[in-house]
Amino acid sequence: MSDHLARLNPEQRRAVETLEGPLLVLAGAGTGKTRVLTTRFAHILLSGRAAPWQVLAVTFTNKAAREMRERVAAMLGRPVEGLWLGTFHALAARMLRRHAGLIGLKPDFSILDTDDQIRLLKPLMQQAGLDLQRFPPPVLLARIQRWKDRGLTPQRITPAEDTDFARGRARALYAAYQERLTEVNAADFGDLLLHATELLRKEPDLLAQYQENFRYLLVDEYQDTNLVQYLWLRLLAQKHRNICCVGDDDQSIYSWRGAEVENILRFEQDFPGASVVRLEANYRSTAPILAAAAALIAHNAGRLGKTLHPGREMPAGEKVAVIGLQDSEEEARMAGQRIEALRAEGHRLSGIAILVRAGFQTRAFEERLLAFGIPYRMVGGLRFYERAEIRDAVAYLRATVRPGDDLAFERILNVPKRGLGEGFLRRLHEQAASDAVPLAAAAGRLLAEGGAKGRARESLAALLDNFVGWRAALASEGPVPALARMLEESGYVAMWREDRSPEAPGRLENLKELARALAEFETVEGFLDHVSLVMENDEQAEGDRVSLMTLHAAKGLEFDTVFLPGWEEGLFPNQRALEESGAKALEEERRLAYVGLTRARNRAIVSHVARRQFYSGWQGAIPSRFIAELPEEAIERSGQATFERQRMLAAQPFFSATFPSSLKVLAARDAWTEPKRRRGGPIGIGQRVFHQKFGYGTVTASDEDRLDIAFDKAGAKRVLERFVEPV
DNA sequence: GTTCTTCTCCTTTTT
DNA sequence: GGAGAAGAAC
Repeated sequence: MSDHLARLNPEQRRAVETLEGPLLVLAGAGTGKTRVLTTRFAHILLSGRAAPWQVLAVTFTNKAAREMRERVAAMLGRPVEGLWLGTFHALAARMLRRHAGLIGLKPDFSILDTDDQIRLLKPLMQQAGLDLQRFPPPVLLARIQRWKDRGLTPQRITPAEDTDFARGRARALYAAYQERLTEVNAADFGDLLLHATELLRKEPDLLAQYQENFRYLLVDEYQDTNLVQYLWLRLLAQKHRNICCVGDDDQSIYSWRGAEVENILRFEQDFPGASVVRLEANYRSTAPILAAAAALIAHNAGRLGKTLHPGREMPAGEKVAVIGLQDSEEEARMAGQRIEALRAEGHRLSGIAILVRAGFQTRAFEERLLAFGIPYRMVGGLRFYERAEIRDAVAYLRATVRPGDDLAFERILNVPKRGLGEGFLRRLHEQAASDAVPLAAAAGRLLAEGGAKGRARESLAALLDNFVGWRAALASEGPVPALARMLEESGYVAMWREDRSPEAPGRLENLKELARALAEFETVEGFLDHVSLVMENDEQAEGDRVSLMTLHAAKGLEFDTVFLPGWEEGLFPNQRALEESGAKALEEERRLAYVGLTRARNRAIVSHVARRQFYSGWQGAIPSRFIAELPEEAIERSGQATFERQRMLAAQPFFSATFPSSLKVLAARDAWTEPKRRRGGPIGIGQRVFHQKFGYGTVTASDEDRLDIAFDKAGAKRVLERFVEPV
């Protein structure tokens, strides 16, 4: 151990060795945060201050949890069992399973994904007579989620907080939603923390037990915690008060998801007598990159304040490149060429990343990298368990092991198509409600009473029989063969085999991957938790590839070379964020820029374009204000389109001073793309006309505002009259 | 009940 | 220019 301690600098060492009392470690980017956390963890165990199960270590991502587990094991020289180490959600779920009864759930409760949540919420909103166009379920769900993030059960919400959704009906719907969740024995993601906290609040004995148990608490990425997470931690830490939170207020980028930077800013008040250690020695980036990042983040108010400085002797280093290009294609070409050149110089592609603000930006780069033959990997995107085929397969598993899991049953009832559509589902729900039984049981009754006919009857009988068979297979053959049976006998695999779409083979591959993952588990129950909480998409992870991802996804990573495209007003900082949360959002966007820059070890290339393609149209763009905030001595500008911000600002109205708000964009778009109004009267049969897309043609029939037209090139089409012009 | 067509909204980030 | 939902046609 002394070895590990000896490798730390004095601040890091203080962070590891200050074991008694609350401790806040402010760890700037690249200052060895992970090393401090893991060393501290190992130090606690090795010094005999606590047994493995007496330490609670919380991270945000599964990846961070895995990494910490591995590194601690490496330091101890053996794997450690019985640790409370995991993500907030995984640990809360673990706690809840033990005491589910106390909050009205059974220990085998399901953890719902977004699809399930909507499926649960939508009927409630319909019953309440809401117009789902005006009040979309996802909007209400987001509202409920935010309440849960703040630890608010429906009872805790005051009418004053419930005014802006459907004239103050959100709270009642939230209550109804929670009731339904309990009825179907399920919890959504937010519930895991909410229930776990409620549990501790309501059960003093239990709370005392856990408080006694957890002698040390370690919290990673504290700046990203939301209020329930904070409450949960505070309750657990109350007794021994040895809570160590590590974080960086300058890297707080998840407020839109309920994270509250205030948690970290308030730490010293929350935990009186707290010590604070600042890690400011950066071991990652060259001086110009550090200088650029520091100057940028200095524009934020409301910081705890840290100044990064180089932690070791570094060669002078390249300045941060700031490049102005014509459009996103040219931007992608620039990146492609530079990557090509770096590769020729012997750099590894895995040391290169392209970090974008928004998902749609990746397309141009993907096309270009493909064209150059540069291997790349997309990080993020759909997680493995979010894919439709995985959710379907998991629903089969759920419906098999939990006959009362209505949501799973409903999901697969008509997948593949069995002639059991909406009409049947409605009757099924009525039956289930009147008999107070789960859907699957109601289906059995409906069948026995002759409540289904023809093909529907047959396929329903087959499905219900299948469930019996699958349960038997599960008991006798084990999970993997049973899953194979489910997918074969249900016709699910056949459905994808017959599917001719390009992604079908990949989906079948994914199902095999799911089976492989299932093989690691003894019970389906354990696996189901794994899937909803942990399972990630790590395909194409290996090999020497360029990484392509959002700035959010890049937090915690580092690369030799980092491309930061799209630094334009409206895109970055993002206009929508600004409209929603104003100055607060601007600071968060700036922190995002800071995160981006500090990912780079040796090279950072910031770029902006003069025109960007949104949906179908082109949009003029002006360089991001963040570029103006970079110190001239740390950057080097180039590119034909190094537009002076001033000149762009002057060029109204096409380049408006602030990026056009979404409304203005839409209006402008309509102005550009609105088809020309037809002159003169109605178009008669035999009239020659011109259509933007289909070209010239002759009208063969007309009906109200629609015309049948025989186009010279495109053949016969029916089109709206206003899209054609007589010639 | 299923499939095809039309319309609408959209583009932030996701444990 | 694309996806998803709602509505119309088969």
